[in-house]
Amino acid sequence: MNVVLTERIKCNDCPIRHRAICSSCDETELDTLEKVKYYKSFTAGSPIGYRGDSLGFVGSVVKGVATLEKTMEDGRTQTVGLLLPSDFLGRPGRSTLDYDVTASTDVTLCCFERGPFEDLVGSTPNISSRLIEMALDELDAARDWMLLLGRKTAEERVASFIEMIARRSHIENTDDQPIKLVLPLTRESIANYLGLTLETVSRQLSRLKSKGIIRFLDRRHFEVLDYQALHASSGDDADGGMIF
Amino acid sequence: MNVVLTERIKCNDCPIRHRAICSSCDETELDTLEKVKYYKSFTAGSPIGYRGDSLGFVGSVVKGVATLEKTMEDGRTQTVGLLLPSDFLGRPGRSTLDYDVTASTDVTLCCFERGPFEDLVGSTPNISSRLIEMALDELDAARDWMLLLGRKTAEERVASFIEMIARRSHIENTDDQPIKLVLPLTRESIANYLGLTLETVSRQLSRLKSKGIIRFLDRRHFEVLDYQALHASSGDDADGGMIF
DNA sequence: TCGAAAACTTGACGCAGATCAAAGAGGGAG
DNA sequence: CTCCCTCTTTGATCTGCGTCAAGTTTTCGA
Repeated sequence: MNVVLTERIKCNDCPIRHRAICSSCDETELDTLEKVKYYKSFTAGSPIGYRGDSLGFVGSVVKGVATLEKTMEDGRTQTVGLLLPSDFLGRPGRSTLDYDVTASTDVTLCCFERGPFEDLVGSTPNISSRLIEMALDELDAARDWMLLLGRKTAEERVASFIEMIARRSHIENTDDQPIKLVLPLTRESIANYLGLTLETVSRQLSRLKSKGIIRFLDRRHFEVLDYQALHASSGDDADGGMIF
Repeated sequence: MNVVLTERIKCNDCPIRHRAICSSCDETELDTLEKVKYYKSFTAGSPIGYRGDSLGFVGSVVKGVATLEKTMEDGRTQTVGLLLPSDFLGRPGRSTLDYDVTASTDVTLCCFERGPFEDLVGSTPNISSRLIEMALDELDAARDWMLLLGRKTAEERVASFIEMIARRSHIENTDDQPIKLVLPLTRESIANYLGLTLETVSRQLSRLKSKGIIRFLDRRHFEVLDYQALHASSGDDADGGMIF
C-alpha cells in the first residue's frame, strides 16, 4: 500500500503554516482545523488520484511534490500543475478530478474531509478569501505557463523551469555561494511539464551546463552559477533578474 | 476616444444576469450592485488596459469579446484568456494588470469601482462563493488550454478552437439545421490564442472546410456541418461528441 | 465609386525539435 | 559485490510547422 497515515503535527509547528490555505486563520479557526485535519502520505511515484475519480478530501501539500497531469488517448501527456509544499489540492464544490494527481517525490498531505471543509469555507472569511487569493495566483501561474507552452523555445522553457525551481526553493542566500537545489522530477516529467520530449530536455540541460550557467552535482542536484545568464535565457522580461 | 459610457440597463433585464458574478445574488444584493455599477464600452481593436497598468475597476463582459495577451520583448504574443459575455475581468486584491486586455469586437463592460467591490466580496458570501467558482472554472479552462498548447497538433488546435466557439455560443439547436456561428477573432488573433502562426491557422481552416466539416459564409461567419468529425479532429476524449 | 490598406489564402522552402537508436550511469535487490 | 532495471545522455535522421513570398479578397475612407 502506498498511502500511509502519518502522526499529527501541531498547526503552530507546521512548516507551511504561513503560506497555506490556513495562513490567514486566527487561533480559534486554527483550533477548528486542528480538530478535523489528518495526514496522508504517498511514496514517490504512487498515484494520489486519477482523472474521473472522486476525491473525498481536499488539503495542502506539507512535504514533497505532486503533479497534475492530463493524458490524451494516444498517450501524449501534459503536466498542467505542480504542487509544491503549501499548495492546495482539490476543488471545493466538485469532488471529481479533472486530471491525474501523482506523487513525484514522497508526499505528505494535510487533509480535510470535503463536506466539513466546504462548510468552513462558507462560514470563515479568512479561509474563503485565502482560497480566492490562491486560486487567482494559480491562474496567474497557469497563464505564465501558457506563454511558455505556446511561444517559448526549448532553451527558454528549460531555463524558465530551472528559474522557477530556484525561485520557489526560496532559500535565503546567506553568501554569494551557489545553493544546492533539487530537481523534483525525472527528465520525462520535466518534458511533460514543458511540452517537450525528454531528449530535448536532456540536451538543453547539457547546453546550460556547457555554458556554465548551471552545474550538476548528480542527476537530481544542481547549483545555479549565473542567475543573470539564466534569466536572460528564459525569455522573460528584464529587471526581475535579481531573484534574491 | 474609444471608451464610451453607455446608458444603464436594469440588472433584471441583463442578458448575463444568471451566469455572471452576480448570478447567486438575491434581490437585495442586486439592488446594492445596481447602485454602484456603471457601463463602459470599447470599440473593436481598442485597448482596455495594458500590462502594468492599474485598472480602477473590475467587471463583467456584457457584450462582445475581449482578449488577455502576454507579449515577449521580441514581439511573440500569446493569448492567455478569452473573455466572452458573462466572464469577469479583473482580480480583486490586485489592481495592476499582468497582461494586455484588448477589445476584439465592440465590447460593453458592467463595471464596479475596485474598492467598493472588494468590500462587497468580503461581506457577501453569494458574491465571494461565485467568485471562487468562476476563478476555479477559469483555472480548469486554462489547464485544458495548457494541454492544447503543449501537446496538440495544429489540426487538433484549430478543431478544438472551433468546437469551443460552438459550445460557448450555446444556441438551442432548434432543428438539424446548421447554426450560423461567428469567429470573434482575426486569423492572427486565433493564431496567438492557439500558439500557431496565422498561415497555419488559415491552412487548417481550409482543411476543415475541404473535409466538409465546416462551411464558411464569409470570413467571419461559418457553420459546423459535422460535429462528430469536428470532435474527432480535436484530439479530446470520446463521448462528449454530442454537444447539444 | 474608387483606391489603398488590411485581412486572408496558398505555395515553396528551411529548421527546431521530434523520433529512432544506442550506449553510459546510478541505484537497489539479492 | 554484481546484476539488472530505470534513468539519462548523445548522435543521426525525419517532419510539422514556421518563415518567406506572392497573389486574392474584403473593408473602409475619401
